Amino acid sequence: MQDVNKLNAQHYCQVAVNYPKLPSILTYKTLGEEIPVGSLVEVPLGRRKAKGVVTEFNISNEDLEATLAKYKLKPVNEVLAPEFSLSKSEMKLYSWMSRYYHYNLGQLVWDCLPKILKRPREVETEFGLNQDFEHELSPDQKPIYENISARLESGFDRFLIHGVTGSGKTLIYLHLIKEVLKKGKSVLFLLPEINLTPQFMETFKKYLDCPVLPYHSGVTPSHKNSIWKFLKKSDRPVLLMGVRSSVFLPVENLGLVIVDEEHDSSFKQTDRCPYNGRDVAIKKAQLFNAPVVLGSATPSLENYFTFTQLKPDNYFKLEKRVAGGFPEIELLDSRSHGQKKDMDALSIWPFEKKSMDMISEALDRDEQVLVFVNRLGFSNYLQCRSCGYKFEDPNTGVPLRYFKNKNILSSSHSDYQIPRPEICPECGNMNLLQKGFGTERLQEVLQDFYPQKKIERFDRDEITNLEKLEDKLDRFHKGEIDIFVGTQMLSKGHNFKKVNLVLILGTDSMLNFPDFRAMEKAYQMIVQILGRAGRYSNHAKVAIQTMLPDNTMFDFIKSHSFNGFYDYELNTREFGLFPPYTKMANIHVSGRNREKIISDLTHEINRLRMLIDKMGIDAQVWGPTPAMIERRANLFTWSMTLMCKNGGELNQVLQVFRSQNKIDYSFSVKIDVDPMDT
DNA sequence: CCGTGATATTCC
DNA sequence: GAATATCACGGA
Repeated sequence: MQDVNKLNAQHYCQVAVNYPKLPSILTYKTLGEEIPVGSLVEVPLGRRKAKGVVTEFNISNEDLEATLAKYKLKPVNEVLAPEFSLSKSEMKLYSWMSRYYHYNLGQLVWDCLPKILKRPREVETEFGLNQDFEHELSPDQKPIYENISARLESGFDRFLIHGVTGSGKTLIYLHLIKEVLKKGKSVLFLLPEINLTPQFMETFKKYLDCPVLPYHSGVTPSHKNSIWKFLKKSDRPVLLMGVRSSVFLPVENLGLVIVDEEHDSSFKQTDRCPYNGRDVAIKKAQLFNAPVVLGSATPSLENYFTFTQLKPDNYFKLEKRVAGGFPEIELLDSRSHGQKKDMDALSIWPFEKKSMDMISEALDRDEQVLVFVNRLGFSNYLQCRSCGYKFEDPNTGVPLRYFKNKNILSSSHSDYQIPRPEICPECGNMNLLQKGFGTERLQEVLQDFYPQKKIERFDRDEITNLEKLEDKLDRFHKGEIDIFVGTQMLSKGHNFKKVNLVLILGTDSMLNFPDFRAMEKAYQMIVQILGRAGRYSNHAKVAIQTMLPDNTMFDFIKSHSFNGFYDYELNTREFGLFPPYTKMANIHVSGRNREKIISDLTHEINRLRMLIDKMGIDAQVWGPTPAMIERRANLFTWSMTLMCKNGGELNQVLQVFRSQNKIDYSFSVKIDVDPMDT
């Protein structure tokens, strides 16, 4: 049998083709010589060409006979970029992902590889300076480091460091990294977004003596290309530091994986294959038999559950800050309680009087202030005062956000934008109300109130690249800016010395969001923001303007309860049969014909329910439900949700769904395993 | 019997 | 996803 297959491998190979519909693994003729598994190839497909990757030759002789009888097999066109051929471990990781996420292998591989360039430039590698550590590990940090360090060599294992903001997780990482590098192995360090790379680069480059390779969307294709090639041919230990796509870097001597801000939803890719970089990184560590350290001040409920309940020996807490104390939290009730606002109150809207008082006090003390709102632009939408007409994105029906600086209305869900209209197109009225608020409006209100102060925005509109980020942070640290008005962008990872007052607005919409993770996300965001206040002082304050002051979540936030929120929320999840007590997948169907989508989905849902029953699987199927944005241009999307007791069963059900569903060929079907939003 | 457009199916 | 095969129907 083996000999036969060996012989076959000379003449035939199987290729996972970069093509959307099933089946994706097709058989081709070689050119007389065996093409190694993992080779990237171009193959003929119909009268077109397609890219693919050579997979293990694992069809039986009968199947090969049958294939030969049915098709006239075509030969592979050519082997592409042999220097990028996938190693065994790369193949294993991609194959696992393809099975776990139920996503076409050929597409997956070609989505994850960097662009193969004609004329790539050489990379100049940045080496660390290998300075000695300036800070000793604190008595809280030391035992954690020692515990993990002692188990670094015992193969794959998972650790979670649950440490409040400012507790010094980075220092523990640094010591662990140094130790692994010393043993001649490489480290993969994942963080959620590009904005966090500069500060980590600075720290890591100072103390390490190996190449430190950043990898994110700001790295040019040419640079990515050469990092890839460097890793392919060199086995010297390196530190790879990057965003989710760095998990695909072809590092072969992996000794440690670290995922910082493990809970962050940026690890989840939303387009193409919806994988979670954190989970793929864990799988990668397992393939290399290396340990993984996850870190967060606000872990995901999944990992909190896993570690506290199932792996308590690998769960580490850091409940104290290295410097400074916890801020005092004040909830400012922004309900009107039936009272009309006077002119003074209107002029500072949406700020409460109390908020302005607190800001004034802080500024008088010569401190800086941060103001958070999770919305861009000036107002959420424009509405005609006379007839109630709302300006909407014609593609999706979503209200258009008003950007005052650019003087446009623009959609957050498509690239639709129009100049700001002067009159209502329905009734011609000129009085257009600006409803809601974003960073621009807060900046304007504050600037009017404090004409002498320097007030700047820190959001996606202002920070478009790493230079602007560093420049703005630099000017803030130098004291050239008095108040920063920012979005979540400001909430992650930065340390501000002179900030003892942080104001939070607009979180109510997060709490009202119809998603089982809504409260978890709101909690994580607010706690991360709290982390920006009083990193170096003991009298910091955080004020939250809310119409929901009685929401339970705020009790845990006010009391800085370390586990309280988690235990409460786990209870809710268990009761509602949500993750982490179940495994979930969403199936989205998009297409032109809305009625047909709904009827096809309904049919599938009923079929799956019967099948699950027959298979004796304890699962639930929900739907059909319209997607959050049901219509984009003329494409409608509807979904169903699948919840099983465990991953194995979910996998089985999805397998059956994929091979047997009768959903119209013209529709696109997207499977989202472990979805972040439902 | 053809031409047309819509719909279904195949790509090794 | 896109080329191609199949189908359904009206027109002469």
